[in-house]
Amino acid sequence: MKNREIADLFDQIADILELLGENTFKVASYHKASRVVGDLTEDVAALSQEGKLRDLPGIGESIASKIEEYLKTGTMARYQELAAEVPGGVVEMMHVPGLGPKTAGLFWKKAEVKSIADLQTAIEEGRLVGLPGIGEKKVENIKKGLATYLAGQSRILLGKALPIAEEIAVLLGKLKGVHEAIAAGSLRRRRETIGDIDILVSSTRGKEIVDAFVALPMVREVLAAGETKGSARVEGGFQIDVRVVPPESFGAALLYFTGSKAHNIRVRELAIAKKLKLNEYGLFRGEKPVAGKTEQEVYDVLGLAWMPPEIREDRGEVDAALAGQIPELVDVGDIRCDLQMHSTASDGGASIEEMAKTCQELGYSYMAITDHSQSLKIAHGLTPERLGEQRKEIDALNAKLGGENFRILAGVEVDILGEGKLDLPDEALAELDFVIASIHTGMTQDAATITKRITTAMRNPHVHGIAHPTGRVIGQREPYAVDFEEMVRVAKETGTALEINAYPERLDLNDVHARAARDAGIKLLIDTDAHAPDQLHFMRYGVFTARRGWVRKEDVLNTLPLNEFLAWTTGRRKGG
DNA sequence: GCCGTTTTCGGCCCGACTGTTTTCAGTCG
Repeated sequence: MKNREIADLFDQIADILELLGENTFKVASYHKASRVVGDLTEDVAALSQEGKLRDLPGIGESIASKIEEYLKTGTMARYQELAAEVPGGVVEMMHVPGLGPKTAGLFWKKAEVKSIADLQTAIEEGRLVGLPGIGEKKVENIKKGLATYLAGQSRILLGKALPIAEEIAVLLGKLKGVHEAIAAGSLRRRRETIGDIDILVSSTRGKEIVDAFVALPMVREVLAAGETKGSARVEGGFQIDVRVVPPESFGAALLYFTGSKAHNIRVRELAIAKKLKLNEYGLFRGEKPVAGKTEQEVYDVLGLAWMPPEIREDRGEVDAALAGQIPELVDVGDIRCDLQMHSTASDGGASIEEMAKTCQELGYSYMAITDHSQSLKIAHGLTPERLGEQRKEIDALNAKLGGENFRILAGVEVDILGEGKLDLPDEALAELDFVIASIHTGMTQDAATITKRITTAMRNPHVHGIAHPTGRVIGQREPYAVDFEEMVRVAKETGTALEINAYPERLDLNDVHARAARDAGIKLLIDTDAHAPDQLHFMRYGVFTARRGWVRKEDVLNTLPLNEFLAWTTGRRKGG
């Protein structure tokens, strides 16, 4: 699948065009095309063959022909031409914070700076100060940006950022004169990783709020503290920006600071079409404010249904909102169970009883214990005999804990071995209430091999679902080379569910894949894969990912009451 | 380069901040 390569080329073209001073809208067109192609779950080659490239938003004649050219020849002439004009290192320099296309071009042409390494040397030798429009402060700023860039501006996992942001928002919300305090930005959209944390506060007392913020106990270093904006580094190294806006602008500001940028652009275009202007202070007709207090108010005037922040990515939500067709997304409160977790029997840190008690506290009505299977020696995986013993323990616990109101299901996370063979015999699997299969070995196999393994496992009638279907670990491990479309096709054919693993490092399926699976009519499971009781609280991250994938309650099996869920598991085994 | 209940040509989101400037360019979100 060449989607990623093509998307990257379009970003490169956009960067070079920007450096060369091309029309900014042309530059934006290539960036948009990159995003659209990069977000596709279908193979762009298949779309090309079906003649559907131009149906994609932002893909017109010129870009479609470049995609076709690349698919046919493996190169893109326009890119080759452009790349020959500008050294790659100069393009890379544009990604240093504080250093944009104009300055990168200037350094290249007037100071022979052609790479990040050259840049570092030029700064040290003081060769940059004195160039047109370049003073001491600008170079100092670029030097700081370079340090950030070289440190690898790693993004923070949502699972790490959200608890801290929430804690600070609660503290700010309690201050005198504060109406509301909400974390905005990609955090509010629940992206899997976050760049920086923006907290928006509704109040007329800017200075007091900012001063109170930088005096919070978790603040380690104050970076700025002005009238309406404060910036600080907190324990854990996160940078947090707090912005204070008056209540009459809070909705418009929340919309603006929540983004995404692409979403904001679409919404502003609609405002212009209605002869209005939208900015972070409100929606205006001429000078006159017509909305701004709440997001709802702004969307209403524009004829849009309110959109959950998770879907504000310019992936069709604005058109859906215009048509009044925003789906009712699954919510944490809809979840009735957790169907993937481990106990001390394999590599978990707590007993089944401890896990069950936490599940009860979370308000679930059932759960499944899914320890690893025998071949995973390092995790002390279970043999059929040990699974039999565990079943007895579960039966006893059910009698002790639940009665009618709570039930522990006996399950397993069975390893998919070579060629799709499962790590337990069918007779052992048949004894269990719930079977989820997954890959823990041979993760670097080629697409054909690994896809065949997974689809073969799906065809086993005892397998209800596939856990962490793509195997990626955020920032640590690339997904398996699995052919996602084929996996979805066989999931549909066999009635196998796919998991959205809620573990913050996994979130697998991701948002885009979850959307594609849902669109294909696949049933989803949202599981924590908890190895300890506190990890059962990760459920919400899986739900956020599902919501980002436009997933509704009816798409998710663990929103079902127990009897309906069991009807599904037994139906699945009969091949239904 | 894309796109069309204003348009097939002429638009294309908006403002703040910073630094280097005497009125603005560049960068960012």
